[in-house]
Amino acid sequence: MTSTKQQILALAEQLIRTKGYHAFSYKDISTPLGIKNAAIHYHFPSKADLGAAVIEHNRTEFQKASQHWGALSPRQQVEHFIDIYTRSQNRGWVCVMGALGPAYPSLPPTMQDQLRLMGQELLDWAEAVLSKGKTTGTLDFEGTPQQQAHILVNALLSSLITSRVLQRDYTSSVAEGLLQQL
Amino acid sequence: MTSTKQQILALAEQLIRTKGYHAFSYKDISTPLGIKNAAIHYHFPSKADLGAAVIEHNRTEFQKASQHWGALSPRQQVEHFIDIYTRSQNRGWVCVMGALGPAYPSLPPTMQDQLRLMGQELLDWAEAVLSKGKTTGTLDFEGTPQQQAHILVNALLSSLITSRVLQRDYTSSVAEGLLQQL
DNA sequence: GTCTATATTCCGATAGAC
DNA sequence: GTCTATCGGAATATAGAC
Repeated sequence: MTSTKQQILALAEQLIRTKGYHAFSYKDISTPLGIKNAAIHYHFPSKADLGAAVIEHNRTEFQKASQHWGALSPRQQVEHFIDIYTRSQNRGWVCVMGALGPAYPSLPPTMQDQLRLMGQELLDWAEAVLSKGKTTGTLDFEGTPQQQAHILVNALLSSLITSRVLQRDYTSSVAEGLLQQL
Repeated sequence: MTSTKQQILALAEQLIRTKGYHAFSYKDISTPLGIKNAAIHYHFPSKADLGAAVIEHNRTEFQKASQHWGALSPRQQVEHFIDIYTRSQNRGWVCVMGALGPAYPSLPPTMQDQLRLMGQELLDWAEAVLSKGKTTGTLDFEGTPQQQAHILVNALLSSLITSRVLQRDYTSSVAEGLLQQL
């Protein structure tokens, strides 16, 4: 039983990650769901509220997922992380950071705040996992955990974008290369 | 002596690379230039024409620049290439691929075609330079030239995006790391 | 080549009935 | 919680004068 609010949120995330925030309209949500624009405004007063909720929801989902992997080995956790992006690739979606980051200066302040939080959380998580792997000796890589965290997150983000433009799956190969580095 | 058409093109590029294609309007161009919207339509009949011209112009500029480096060593050519991105970083701009790639499905067909061409040309250029460096022994890196070309282009693209969101300069460090790999 | 004036469409948003 | 109806504004685009 998915509520209307949840359906709106899910569809908004799809639209943001396929077309971008400024390229979708309320009609793109109301028509497929068989509701009216006013119904969207009831759940999310402004478009900025909807956009910010999409990012916040995505952050929460990642926090829940990564917590669920918490007991696994660092390598397995990284594998789960990478799997998020390969599944995005299979749906033809870019990640939220990749979709909204380039338009950052044109986003409402609330969305900017959420996006900055998301970026920081992703990098912090990756750095912590890589750091644990290095100190316990189960992972081996050059440079600092922070540097490697940036490589990991950025390589996946950009592979989704490049795959979209050149209409080929670069993400699988990038994912493979990243795991071999560790 | 810069013509109005050139000024429009330059400002449109700035707007695309700071706000995104769907986030800027004709007013953002006509007001600063002290002209009317109709004047823009004279030079570029539709917004799609303007957007496609921006990409094409950027492609041409890169072709001219890279030709100008043609006689240099592969390493020096890569350094010039990286320098394009560090200068973008200093202006707070993302690259054209990074700005438009995520919104690819929402772009007019003419812009999609130009963007795909741009991506292919960038990767082809990088692969050729890296390949020459490897065969002549002046560059050394793991994997194929094609794989390393993707790493090069994508690492720079994503560092501009991440820098924008997290409001720090990651591009300098990424540039340094990339050169050390070679 | 640039202007004024206008056409058209679409968008985000709100008020009030149910 | 969803609807109908509507507002106000902004956007792209065109016609025709200069």
